[in-house]
Amino acid sequence: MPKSNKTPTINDVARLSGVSKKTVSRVINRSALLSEDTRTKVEAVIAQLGYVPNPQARALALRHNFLLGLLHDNPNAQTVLNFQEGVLDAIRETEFALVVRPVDRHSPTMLDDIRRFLEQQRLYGVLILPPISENDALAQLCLEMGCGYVRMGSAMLDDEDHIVASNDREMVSQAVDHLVELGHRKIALIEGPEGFRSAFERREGFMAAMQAHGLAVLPEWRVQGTYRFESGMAAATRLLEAADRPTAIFASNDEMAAGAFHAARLSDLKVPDDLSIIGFDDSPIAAHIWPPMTTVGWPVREMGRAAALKLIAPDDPAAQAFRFPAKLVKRLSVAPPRA
Amino acid sequence: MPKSNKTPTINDVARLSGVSKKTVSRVINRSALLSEDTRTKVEAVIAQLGYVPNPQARALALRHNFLLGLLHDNPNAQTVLNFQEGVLDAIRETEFALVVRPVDRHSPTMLDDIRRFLEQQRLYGVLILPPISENDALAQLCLEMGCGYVRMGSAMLDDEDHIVASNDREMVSQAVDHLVELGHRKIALIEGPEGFRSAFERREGFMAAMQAHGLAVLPEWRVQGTYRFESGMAAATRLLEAADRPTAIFASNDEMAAGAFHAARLSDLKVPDDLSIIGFDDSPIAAHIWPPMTTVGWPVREMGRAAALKLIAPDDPAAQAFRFPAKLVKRLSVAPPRA
DNA sequence: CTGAAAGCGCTTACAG
DNA sequence: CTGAAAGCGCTTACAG
Repeated sequence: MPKSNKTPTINDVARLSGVSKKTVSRVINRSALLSEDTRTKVEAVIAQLGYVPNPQARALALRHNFLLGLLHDNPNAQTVLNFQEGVLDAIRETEFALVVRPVDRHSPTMLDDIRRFLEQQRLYGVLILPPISENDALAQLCLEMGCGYVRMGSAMLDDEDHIVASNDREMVSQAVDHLVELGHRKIALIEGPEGFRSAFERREGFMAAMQAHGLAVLPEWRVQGTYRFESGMAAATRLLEAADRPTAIFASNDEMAAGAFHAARLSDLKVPDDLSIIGFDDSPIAAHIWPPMTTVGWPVREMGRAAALKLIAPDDPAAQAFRFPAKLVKRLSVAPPRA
Repeated sequence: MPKSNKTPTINDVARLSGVSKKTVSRVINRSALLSEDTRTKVEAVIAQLGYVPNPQARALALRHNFLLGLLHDNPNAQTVLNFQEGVLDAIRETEFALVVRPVDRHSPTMLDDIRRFLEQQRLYGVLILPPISENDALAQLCLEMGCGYVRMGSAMLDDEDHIVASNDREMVSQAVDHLVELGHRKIALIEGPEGFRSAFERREGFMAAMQAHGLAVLPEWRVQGTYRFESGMAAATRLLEAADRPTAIFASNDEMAAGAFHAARLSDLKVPDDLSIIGFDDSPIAAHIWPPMTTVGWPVREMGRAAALKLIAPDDPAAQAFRFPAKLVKRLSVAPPRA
C-alpha cells in the first residue's frame, strides 16, 4: 500500500497493479505496444489512486519540459489576453502550461535577458507577439538555443511553421475601398511608428489601395503616430488643419483612431457626418467610444491556438494554418462625405 | 572537459573546479558553510561555462518547482496585465516563472479543473485575481493541496499573509464626498453584479457615504449592472428616465460608466454639464473617452508585486503590505450640478 | 507484449 | 568547511 499521506508515484501504481513501472510508463505515454488487459488494469489503479505523473520527473528524464512561453511587449492588453486564451484552448487537457514573459523592447540587454530566460526555464517553445515578433535576431536566438518558436505578425515574416500572420495589407485595402465606395476621395492616413512591420504593412496597403483607385494622397494627409492615443489625437489635429481637409481618416490602430475622435470633437467636427474614421484591431475601445468605431478585426484567439498547436501538435490539421483573415467590422464612424 | 555540444551540468562544474558536486550545489544555493576561496573558484567556473542549474532537476530533488500560477477570470484585460507586470517585477532575477490559467467561474467543474491543474503542475503557489479570488472554496482547495496562495480582493477576505486588498469602500466614500462638495445631492448608483464582493463593497461605501451626508437614495436611483459596458448603458438609461432625475452617477466600474456616457449622449445630456459621472478602476477607457472620466484608480501592479513576494520572499519588507490605497483620479466628467 | 538496469541533474541527510 | 552515497520520479535503450 502506498503511504496514504503522500501523493502516489509510479511505483505505487506499479505495485498495486502488479506490473513493472516501465509498463505504467507505457500506459501514461500511450504506447501502442500494450495489451488491452494490462492497460485497463493499470488505468483502473491510476484512477483509484488519483495518480498524476510528476511533470518535473518527466521533464528531467525526457530532457524537455512542458512549458510554452509567451514573449510579448504588446501595448494592447486585450490582444495579449485574447492570444493567451487561444493558447489555452490549445493546451487545455494536455500537460502543457503557459509561462508569460513581458519584455522591454527598448532595453539594450533584451536579447541577453531572453537568452537567460530560455536557458533557465528550458521551455518547450515560445510564442512571440508583435511588435517584438518582428525582431529576426530573437527568432535566430531561439533557433540557436534549440527552442521552438512561432511568431505572430502582420506579414509572412518567417516560414509557415514559424508564423501565424494576418493579412493587414489586404485588409487596409478593403477599408479604403469601403470609404471610396461611399464617395470619399480625400482620405488621410495616420501611420504607425517607424520600425513596426504592422505600421509598414498598413501604410503599404493604404497607399496601394489609393493608387488603385487613382486617388492622390497629399503629403499633408499622411501623419505618423506612435500607436498611442495621444499621438492619434495630435496627428488628427494636424490633419484637420490641412488646407485641403480630408473627409476621412484611416488610423493604423484603434487607439490612435480614438484619439482622432477626440481631435474631431475639439475641432467641432461630427463623426461621421463631418469626418469618417476607420481604425484597426477591433479592440474594446472601438465598440465603447461614441460613435462606435468601424475597424478591422483579426482573429487573435484563433491565431493563438494555431500558434500553440504548431509547437505541441504540428500534425494537427489546425496547426497547418498560417494565414488568418481579418475582417472589416462596420459600425457607425463611417458615412458618405458631406455634399 | 565537458562535451562542448551539450549544456554543462553540475558535474562539469565540479570536475573543472576540482570540488564535489555537493559543493557546487552549495554555491548555487548560497549556503553559508563555504570558504570564500572555494566559492570564488566555483563561481569562476560557472561563469566560464555559462552553467545554469537545470530547474527540472532542482524541482525534482527539492520536491517543489519554481512556478507561480495566476488564476483569473477577470473581465478587465488591463488589470490582469498590470497584475502580471507586478508579479514579474517580483520574480525578475529569480528562477521563478509565471504560469497563467484563465478559469471559467461558471463552469460546474471549475474546482475540479483547478485541482487537476494544481496536481499536474505542482505549483509553488498561486495568485488569485477577483472575482474568482472571492471564492472561499478555492482558497480551501489550495490549502488542502499544500499550494501557497494569495488573493487579490476589494476587502480583507483572508488573513494578511493571504491577501492584497484595496480599500474600495473608503474610496467610493471619497468619490461621493467629491460630488457632494461640488453641490450634488441627487446621486445615483450603478451597482455591480450580485455575488461580487467588489460590487458589495462599492455599494456599501456608496450608501454609507450618502447616509453620512444625510442624503437620501431613492430606490429608482439604484440600478444593477453586470460590470459590462452594455449594462451600464441600460442602467443609466433607466436612471435618466427617473421622475426625479439624478445629477450625478457613480458607476461601480469604468466599463459601466462608459456605457453611462453613451446613455447620456442618447438622452441629449452633456457630461459633465448636465450629468456628472464617476467610474472605478482607472482602466484605459477612462482616459480615452470624451470627456475623460473621473474615476478611482488602484495600484494593481504594486499589488501584484506584493502578492508574489508574499509567496516567494515572505520576509521581504515589501511582502508585509496587504492594504493598498486607491486614489481618486480627477478628470473632466464631473462638474457642479446645473443651478 | 513486458521487465531489470542505468540515467536524467540535482539535493538531502549523514559523516568526517 | 567538504564529500560519497542514496534518492527525487520518471524514461530510455536493451533484452527477452
